[in-house]
Amino acid sequence: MNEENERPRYLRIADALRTQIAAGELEDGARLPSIPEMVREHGIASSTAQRVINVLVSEGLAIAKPGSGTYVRTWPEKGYMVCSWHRNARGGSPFKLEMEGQGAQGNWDYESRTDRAPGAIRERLALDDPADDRPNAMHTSYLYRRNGRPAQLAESWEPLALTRHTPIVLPEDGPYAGLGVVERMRQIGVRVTHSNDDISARHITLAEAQRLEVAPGEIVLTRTRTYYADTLPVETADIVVPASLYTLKYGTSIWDEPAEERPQSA
Amino acid sequence: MNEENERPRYLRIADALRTQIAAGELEDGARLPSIPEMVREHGIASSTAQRVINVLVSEGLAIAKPGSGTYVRTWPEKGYMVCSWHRNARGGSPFKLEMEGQGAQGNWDYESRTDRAPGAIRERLALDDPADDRPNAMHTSYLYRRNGRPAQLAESWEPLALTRHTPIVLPEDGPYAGLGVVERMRQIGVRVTHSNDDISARHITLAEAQRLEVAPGEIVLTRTRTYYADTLPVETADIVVPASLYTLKYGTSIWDEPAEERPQSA
DNA sequence: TCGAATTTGTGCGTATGTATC
DNA sequence: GGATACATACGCACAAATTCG
Repeated sequence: MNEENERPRYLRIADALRTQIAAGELEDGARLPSIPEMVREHGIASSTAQRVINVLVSEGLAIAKPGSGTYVRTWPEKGYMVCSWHRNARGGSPFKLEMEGQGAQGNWDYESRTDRAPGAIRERLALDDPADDRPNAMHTSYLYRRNGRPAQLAESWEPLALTRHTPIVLPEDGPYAGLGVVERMRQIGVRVTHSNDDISARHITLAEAQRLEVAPGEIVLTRTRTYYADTLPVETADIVVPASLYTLKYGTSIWDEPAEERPQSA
Repeated sequence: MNEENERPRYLRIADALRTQIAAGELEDGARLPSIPEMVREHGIASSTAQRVINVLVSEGLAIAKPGSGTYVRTWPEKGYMVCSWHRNARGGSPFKLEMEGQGAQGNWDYESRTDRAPGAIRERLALDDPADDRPNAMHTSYLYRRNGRPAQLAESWEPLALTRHTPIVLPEDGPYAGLGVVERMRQIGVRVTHSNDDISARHITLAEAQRLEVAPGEIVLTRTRTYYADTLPVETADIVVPASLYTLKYGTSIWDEPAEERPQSA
């Protein structure tokens, strides 16, 4: 039945639409053919036309709106996150300062609770395997927004051994709320000296797509960041940002002499 | 029919499997329930079971093999690239040293030619718009290998205004071949002071997938790196690495005083 | 305000092709 | 060759959201 056409019909039709989008014939926000239209134009079944839409949506090229139609995705202007050269954030959060530096507004939601750190986190924080059931870490979930739109997710972990019974136990509460790890730790006499970042990328999960209000199938940059006070890990975080929205920026200084050796997380 | 279950059945079943994978109950390479098995277990139609598989495969969590089954995706051992703290590479290439530090073998293919830098590259190198047709940059394409397997692609551009009539015009030829940008530039009295990296991610192109010998649909990390001698850009490169093979590592030092301002590429 | 038409989303069932074991 | 399993495609039904008269 397929004759010499190797590629399935639903992919060929998706290819054609993708090409039109790339060529600019279908601009941002343009309406794609509806399912009944595709059925008439190509002589396919409605379920096949539905798959065409699924492909484009899962690639992030289109947004489907039930009751309305499917539209070419309008890409927001790409922002960036400066990840190196720590900003001295006396009087404001690093995220907020970064956004304001770009002429945007930055704010965030969060939720903190004490928790038992899972194995991977214990390793990154150099925590011993716990003997009892008591929580050993403060776990905070963040949703950062840029101009009101979700921009970045983060799961942060801090060892309770360090912060218990201090005014900074809760990262987003108390006198030093929202100042960032470096500044908060300074308040209890812990001087953060450096951080290590591991960067990778993967497809977004459905849960993340919902929280970030982006299409499933989107690609996210994952950043695991650990702050150290010399050799002691004081915070570690899993950070997720949609690659379509942000670029990560790093700067590296180059000296003539080899840089001092510092602990790496891997 | 949905009663109080908001989430569609095929997504709930996919969620359950995803959870099992995340929890380690289903290990790499483990066989997922086949379509007929899911039909029996959950009382769903085969086409619905098929959709469960589609979801997991499109998320990169599983690989479907017709005639055999669907298997949890086996991720190859992940390597890493240390991107910060420049290695003083007297006597070896940075890439080779990095790989040897990981107990792996590093080598590369390359191809150099003089070229006219396109607009985006001219901007990154702060080159004037050329008045004539003469080439203004040395353009080198790299394919790096780790233990003989393709690992990383790079397109490097150096301004000919800097290197013309010097022994380092050709990055991979002459007395200082293969030593890396920092060391080569030192040979002509140019002291590289810092670099800026912009990191993003996207789907691999077909051409890249073929050169890197990975599956199309794979995700790649893109890294645009520019080296500076103070304010003067001396090299810029577009680097592409499969996210399934490598993690990028960055280290950041934190001082009490704000770091010196340095040119950013954007 | 209401209702009809449109459109996407989910799900069932069936048939056929093709790759693997 | 036969059994198994995934991939594509058809056709149908209904739900839910949107649009518009």
